[in-house]
Amino acid sequence: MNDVAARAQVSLKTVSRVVNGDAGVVEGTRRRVLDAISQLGFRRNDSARQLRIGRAAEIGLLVEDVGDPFYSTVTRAVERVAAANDCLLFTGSCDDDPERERKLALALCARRVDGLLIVPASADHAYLASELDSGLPVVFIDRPPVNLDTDAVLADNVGGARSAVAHLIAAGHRRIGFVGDDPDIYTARRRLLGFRQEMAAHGLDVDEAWIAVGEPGAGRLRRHAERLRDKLEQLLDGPAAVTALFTGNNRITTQVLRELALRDADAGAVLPRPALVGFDDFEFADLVTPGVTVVAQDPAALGRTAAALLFERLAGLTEPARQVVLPTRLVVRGSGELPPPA
Amino acid sequence: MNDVAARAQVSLKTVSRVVNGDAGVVEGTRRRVLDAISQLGFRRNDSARQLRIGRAAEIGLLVEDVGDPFYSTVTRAVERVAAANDCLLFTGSCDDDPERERKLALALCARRVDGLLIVPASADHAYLASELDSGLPVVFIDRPPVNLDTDAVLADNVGGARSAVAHLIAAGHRRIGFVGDDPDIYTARRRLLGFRQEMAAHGLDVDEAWIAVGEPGAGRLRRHAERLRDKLEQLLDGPAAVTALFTGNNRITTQVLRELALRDADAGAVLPRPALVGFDDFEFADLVTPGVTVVAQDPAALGRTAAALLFERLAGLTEPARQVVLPTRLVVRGSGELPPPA
DNA sequence: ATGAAAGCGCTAACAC
DNA sequence: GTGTTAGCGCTTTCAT
Repeated sequence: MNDVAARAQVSLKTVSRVVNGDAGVVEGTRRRVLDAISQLGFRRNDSARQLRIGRAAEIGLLVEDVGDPFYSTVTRAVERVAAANDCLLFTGSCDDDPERERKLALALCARRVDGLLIVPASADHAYLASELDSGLPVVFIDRPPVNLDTDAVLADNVGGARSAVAHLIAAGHRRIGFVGDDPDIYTARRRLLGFRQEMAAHGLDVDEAWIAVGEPGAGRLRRHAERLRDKLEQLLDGPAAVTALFTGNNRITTQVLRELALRDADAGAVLPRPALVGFDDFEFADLVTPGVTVVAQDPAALGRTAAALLFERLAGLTEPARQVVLPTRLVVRGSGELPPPA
Repeated sequence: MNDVAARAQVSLKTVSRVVNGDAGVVEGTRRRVLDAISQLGFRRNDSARQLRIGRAAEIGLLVEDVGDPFYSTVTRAVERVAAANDCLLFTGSCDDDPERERKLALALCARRVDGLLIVPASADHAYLASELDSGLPVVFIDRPPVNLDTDAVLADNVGGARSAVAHLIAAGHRRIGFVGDDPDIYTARRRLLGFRQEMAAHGLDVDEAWIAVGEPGAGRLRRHAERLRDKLEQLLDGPAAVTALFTGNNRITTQVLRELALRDADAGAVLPRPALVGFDDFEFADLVTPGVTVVAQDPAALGRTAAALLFERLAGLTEPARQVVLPTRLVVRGSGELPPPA
């Protein structure tokens, strides 16, 4: 900006005025400055600007894994809201590693982003308290904060799970298996709770052998997949066999579908399928046979709502931490309506 | 930092030394500073730091749409490389809108990011020339730069398309339809070229009625989907009917599969399927019936390679702009091996 | 081992 | 209309 000022023979401040479109610069001067700018290929340094004005026009988003369609949809929705507010977006994946969440979140704080959206991996968010105190708005997505008083936008995990189980029971099932993620994860825990609640509400006892949950830690999904074959074998052919399955998220539903297909391939025939309802909708749910009945959340709404709330806070909203719960929707496609074997 | 210095009764510079772990601070002083830091909840302002040292430790990534599994996989791969280099990552989706690409790219430049990775939407990248001149490393992904001399990491679109068509011809097909995206898009154009080349190499004339390409502009995919039904009807039942289809990317393959399923539903029966090979692999390709034979690219490798190249440039690599072409791989699953009707 | 002064590139406040 | 000065929060250079 100094160079531009020198070349245009004006003061630095005048250049600043022109660059920012401030009024009070006569047309002739303006032209000279503009010429100098284009001759020098000058472009305002926005980080310097932000340092001065104290607003970054950047927010950060931390998810479990942008590569997962669920989170990439969340990300896309957040992006749109950010763009509408002329904000750039930092993104990062934590892989359910608390240390990585912490590191990324603090790095974003050190960058002085204007706000943070977090799908948390850790079980303690006290480390963000001082940032919150100094005015950083933070909105949690999909899972609530622990030891931290701030906004969260969640799905109705318990209600969704209950509707899935109720649907299977209505189709005549009494022995229903639950294949879910590590219950250390909030959503997985809540869905398992919903499963148990709905079974109990119908007076049905749950045999613990019907419940297959993942192990904790990053990389657990891969390990889960490796052990799924045996689990499914127990669930479908073992002494405590079930007639229906409720799968706890999109990835697990996919894994189960793949295993069922492999069983068919091994048998050289299409084996009778257990009824299946999955938590989370996915793009091909209607294109496999039978179509997969799911409890759909709206990941775009999750991201959109959280980002909108963040910008409300940024605009000065000061009410106490809000917890928004988004409804789920049962989408009937065939797999959940299969009756139990006679 | 000033506040910390005051509280610890040392100079600002000593605080800086402690914060950065510089040698030359006696243990007692260090303790005092550390205490002051934790009492005040101080955290170094990295944007101010970056302004001073001239390195942002941030890079930017622009894709067409993070919500698309192809690009979200690219994004995830870039993220990993960025994290390995202690860099934060800005992401943005351009929706194939040149204006949006330009705006986002320039906003990132104004933030003085250390480098840029771009899946371009525009057809002219001269606007980045001055940034390049002032030393900003830029690597294009998936589509090459136009009017700009910089690195690019691409897939072998022509070769991949040719392998798909060759595969269909080997299965006995002579009349093959091409359903692709807007040929204004580099990848779509190259894949159509590969289609034509391979047909020609086998001495097969291409009836232009066999070629269905999308319209230009953002939102074209939705419009494409709406018109796909009629196009497919012409392609499969019209006077110039084909016996096989080559679909130009993951989204179009999905749309075609959905339309074929709808035709079955309308007919109340499983109609005979045309053979089908799709460009791009996707998660459910093996779970639909029949399994979808695809020409698989490796989106993770695309992102990883591009990011690695960017960091090589950042580390000082000065050789001329490099163009890396990644191979594709034909994955046989059933749909591409269906023979033509007798 | 510690500190003072200058400056990264910009904007705010107040001249003139 | 335009310019001057100070300072955002940090690092660099050079003293002490």
